[in-house]
Amino acid sequence: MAEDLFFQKVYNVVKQIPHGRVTSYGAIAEFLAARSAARMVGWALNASHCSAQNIPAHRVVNRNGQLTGKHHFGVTGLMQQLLQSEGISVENDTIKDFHKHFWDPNRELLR
DNA sequence: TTGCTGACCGACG
DNA sequence: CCGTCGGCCAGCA
Repeated sequence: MAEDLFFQKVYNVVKQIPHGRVTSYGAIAEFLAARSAARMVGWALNASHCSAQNIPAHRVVNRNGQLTGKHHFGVTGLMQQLLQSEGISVENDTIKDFHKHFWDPNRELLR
């Protein structure tokens, strides 16, 4: 364990996201006992991009289900493409039935 | 060392 | 309804 680093915790949660499932920055932040720390979650994912680990950051979106971080994937449309590849309907950079694909770490991982 | 910014969220006016 | 602000932590100039 020893997740002294904030991003290490984020990676741990994001990597546990099931296939075809999505979550929000706030949910992860809340899982880290810091609801308002959602900003750092996105920032941690940004670092994950540089990390050698496979972080499915495309499964992480904002509360609105919008692919706010799609621009950070390097290629426009890649994030949407990946989500659709997992069976998630995405349109206009927004996930359809977001709550239906929503995966809450606090509810699935039990704190 | 200080200060700003950041893939957000919720509250306030 | 929409614009603005505060908050959390860590990296960078």
